[in-house]
Amino acid sequence: MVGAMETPGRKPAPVSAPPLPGSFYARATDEVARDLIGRVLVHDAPEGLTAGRIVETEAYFGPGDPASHAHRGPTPRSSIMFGHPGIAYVYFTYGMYHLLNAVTEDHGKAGAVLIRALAPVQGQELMRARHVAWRAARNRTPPAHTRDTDLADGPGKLTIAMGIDLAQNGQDLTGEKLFITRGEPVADLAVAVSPRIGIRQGTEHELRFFVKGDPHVSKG
DNA sequence: CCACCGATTGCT
DNA sequence: GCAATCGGTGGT
Repeated sequence: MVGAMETPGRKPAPVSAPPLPGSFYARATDEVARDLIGRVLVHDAPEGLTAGRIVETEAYFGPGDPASHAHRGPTPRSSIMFGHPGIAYVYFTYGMYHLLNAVTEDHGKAGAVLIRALAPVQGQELMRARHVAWRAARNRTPPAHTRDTDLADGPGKLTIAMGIDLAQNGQDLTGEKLFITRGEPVADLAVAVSPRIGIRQGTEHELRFFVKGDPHVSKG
């Protein structure tokens, strides 16, 4: 159990639900990306528990996908994408941000889903504190008014809010520290698709999924 | 060994 | 429009 309060007669909070099983991730990457919309990412860290509903994802494949780290085959960094499904792939980019993925497909076939944005559902104060600490470490002033829509509306921002860095790379997402619960699946009618953003090649396919009109989705 | 550049963010 | 900031990657 992850310590969420439960009131008798009411359904348990999303964060107290069990992690999705490994079989959830052992599927086609775009299918998993779509299915992750509405699920709840939970991080049970020493300093506190944070959780957010996934509102934006992107699918990355293996060789044949020019935008993927696995495009040129396994390297020291990308080999994890060829590994076991349901494992966290965290990498460092632009000299300052960590980005979180969930490894997909069967072992031996590359695939990962980039988690791009969350709607905070628990631990917002801790999320704010982490953002302030992150900015202070870089001698930047803290944001004046940080609303819930500003805490995790982007792949680099959500890892700051959730306290995710290279220490979580390779962690089992079906485990008890960093995991994803069932949440509330979102109907097709409420899910939009678009080309992936922030990349130069590989924009010809609709591999980005997000909740229509949700203010927690990244600005792009 | 070196040069290039990025699955981003926030300020000008 | 562009700077920040640094490790992965691929070519010498």
